[in-house]
Amino acid sequence: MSAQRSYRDIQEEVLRRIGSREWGPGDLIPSEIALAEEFNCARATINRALRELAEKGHLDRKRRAGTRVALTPVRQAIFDIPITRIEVEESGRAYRHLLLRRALETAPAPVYAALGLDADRPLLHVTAVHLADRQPFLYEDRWINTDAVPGVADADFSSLSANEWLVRNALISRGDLSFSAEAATPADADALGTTAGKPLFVIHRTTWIGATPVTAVRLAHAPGYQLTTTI
Amino acid sequence: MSAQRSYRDIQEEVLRRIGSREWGPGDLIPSEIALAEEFNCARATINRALRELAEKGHLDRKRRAGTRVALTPVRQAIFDIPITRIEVEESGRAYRHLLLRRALETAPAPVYAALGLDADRPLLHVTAVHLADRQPFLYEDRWINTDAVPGVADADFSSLSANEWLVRNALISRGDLSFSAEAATPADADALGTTAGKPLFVIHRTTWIGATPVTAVRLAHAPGYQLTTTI
DNA sequence: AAGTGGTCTAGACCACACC
DNA sequence: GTGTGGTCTAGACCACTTC
Repeated sequence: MSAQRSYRDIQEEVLRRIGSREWGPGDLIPSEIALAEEFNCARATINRALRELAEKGHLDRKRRAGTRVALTPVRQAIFDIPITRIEVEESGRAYRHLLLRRALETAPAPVYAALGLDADRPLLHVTAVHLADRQPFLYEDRWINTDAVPGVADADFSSLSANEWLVRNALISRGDLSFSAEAATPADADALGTTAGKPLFVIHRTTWIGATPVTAVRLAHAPGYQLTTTI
Repeated sequence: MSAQRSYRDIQEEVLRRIGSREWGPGDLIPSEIALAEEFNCARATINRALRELAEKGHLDRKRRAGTRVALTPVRQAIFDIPITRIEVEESGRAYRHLLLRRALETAPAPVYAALGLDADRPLLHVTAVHLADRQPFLYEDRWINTDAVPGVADADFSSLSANEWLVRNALISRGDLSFSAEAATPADADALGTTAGKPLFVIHRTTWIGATPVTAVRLAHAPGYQLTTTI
């Protein structure tokens, strides 16, 4: 092996050896130094190739213990979570949103639990429908901790949606996400122009800035919505 | 600025400057060489810090044009896609699976379309129910291209599920995924012990090895299933 | 032509885990 | 102690894009 190889070539070759069972699941593979000699390249190049494969779940690496082929090749799916307006516009449809409600009020107990806040504190409650080509696309039911983001108490979400306002004005550091299928509630059905009981694709999201809870939101998508990605 | 900083310190500082609007959305930030001087480190260290932030969606980088703060900070969610057995066992429940059907037959047209295969070729049809603590957890309806993986035509999926067999024996290089909410079909209801029409969390997945389609599968989860992650 | 990021090199020191 | 991966350096050349 005399030709020099780039880190991508090395990744390809490593994946080929894993795929062909030359290196089977759980096997120890040669050290970075050995591979650098084999591929006639610098150790840093091998390091980058293997480090990235480990991040993707193909390899397990430990100091001193060496690099092993992952026992269960965990496949990872990466979703972009765009602003709803962008998501609609990128699908080639016209975006509009309707603010339904904006009021400071006491939230249901699960909202306080998700945010880790005391139940005696009123939260800003915002509900809105996002439209794609005048058809209901998404029903958003959001609770905002007004202490978390300066200016949010004064924000009027009629022109800029709460979704977009928060993305632009709060640098979220952490969030919990859950995806599920739920039967449309009467409120969902009303907002989305469908009937109660219909299966809806629902996302629950709670976000923080550092240790401060910012917002808890339930996003109910119109029937037929699909979230797609590639691995 | 005389103390040396690691690439993680640099990432923290860059994120801080973005968060504080010192570098606003769309702004050009200093070049790698300039930052290397400011942080008193090698250009390679700056490169790694910025490259990783760009991969995460915080920055946009282009040769000659420089590095800019991303206009819309795309948040990404990463899901692990484990083998179903592992997913159940990690939730602390006992896993079992029941093979319902295993036959070479002609598939519905959408399956051929998803795989990009001619409709005259019979495919291996496998259906199974995965159980968690004896309760139905997932109903799997799978079509397999027997030409794609050596040995799959002879594999008996009664002890090792098709799901697990394929993960262990086929090194998937690419896959399409879609998540949606669907009303339970009579077959879903029967397999999952629920009633038709119930909202189910459904995953459609199609996978390839290189350019060769391997399998198309529909995974219908029992009512109440949630897919969760953190960003 | 020139300036940016993309990658590679050869060498070094360190942190960690196992001995 | 010892060997592994984790990281950093100083320098180099290249690829791409804009001028």
